Amino acid sequence: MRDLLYLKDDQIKDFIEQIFYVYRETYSDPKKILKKYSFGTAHQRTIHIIERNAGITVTGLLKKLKVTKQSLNRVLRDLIKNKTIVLKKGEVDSRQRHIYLDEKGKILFDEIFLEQKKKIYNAFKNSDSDSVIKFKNVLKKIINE
Amino acid sequence: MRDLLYLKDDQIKDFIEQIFYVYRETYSDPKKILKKYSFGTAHQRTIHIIERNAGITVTGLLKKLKVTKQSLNRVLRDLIKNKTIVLKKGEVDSRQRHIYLDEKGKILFDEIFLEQKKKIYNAFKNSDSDSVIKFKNVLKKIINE
DNA sequence: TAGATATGTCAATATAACTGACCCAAATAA
DNA sequence: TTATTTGGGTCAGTTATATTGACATATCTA
Repeated sequence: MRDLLYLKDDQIKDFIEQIFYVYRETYSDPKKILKKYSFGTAHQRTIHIIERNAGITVTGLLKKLKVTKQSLNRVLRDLIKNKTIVLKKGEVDSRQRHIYLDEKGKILFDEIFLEQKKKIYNAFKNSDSDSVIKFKNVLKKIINE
Repeated sequence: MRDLLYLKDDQIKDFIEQIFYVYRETYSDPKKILKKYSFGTAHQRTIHIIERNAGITVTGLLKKLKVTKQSLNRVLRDLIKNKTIVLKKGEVDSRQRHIYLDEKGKILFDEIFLEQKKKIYNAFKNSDSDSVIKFKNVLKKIINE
């Protein structure tokens, strides 16, 4: 029994090491693309969340990114200046700003995603759909617990 | 068919978003512990890899972390000064330094790990071992491809 | 012996985060 | 209606982590 628990610990330790590699590989490849726009990883993460959550408010974005508004503001300013994103005043609550990818942003997102996809696509393709579903379930459980 | 492929893309996009959350949650919780030692996330990653790869050389560590030696050196200096790690001269090649966790380092690692485990353990516990194996396989495929 | 390798260090710079102190406008509660 | 809260924005200073480039030293290998 103790042996079994010890093995569990080792599995978790391995996982912690691997999650670092996977995160780095996923978010480091598109650096050449980002450099063309003078953007960094902070911009990339922001663009990704906006694409996945079109119309998200500034506060919503802050909660997902878990950074300070001062830090986010620098990134948003760059993205607005570059016409990568647009902010639309809220119709219900006019204090709110709803954020969307602009045309340029959509192109940039696709360009980044294509690069990321190269690496990840094969992993998914070579895994049966059962694996993919279970994989996503494990990820979700970690986020919520 | 196109629908199926589009769904695939969405799955990958979701994955990219989730991998960011999982990485952040895994490496941000222990910050209070690290602060006691005036260490940051760079120190944490380094300690973790040394624990998983006892006796690793400086070059080995550089390859795993993918940072410059100047950047790693700052971290190693802090860890040595604090008696968290020890460097032992190689017996075969005396230019090499083999890195190990010192007693203090083992205690710190356990303290950090306990914190990380809280979040991750339940996810693994609530998943059947088949899921865990498949999950790890997907991770490995991403790293290698 | 010449060159490559492993490690260490100095200096300058960039990125992305932080804390703290403010500001305005709009929504909401008293 | 007034007071307070909320959503958003900004200035200034600081910290953590990374970079490039140059250089030094010891040791191994051809």
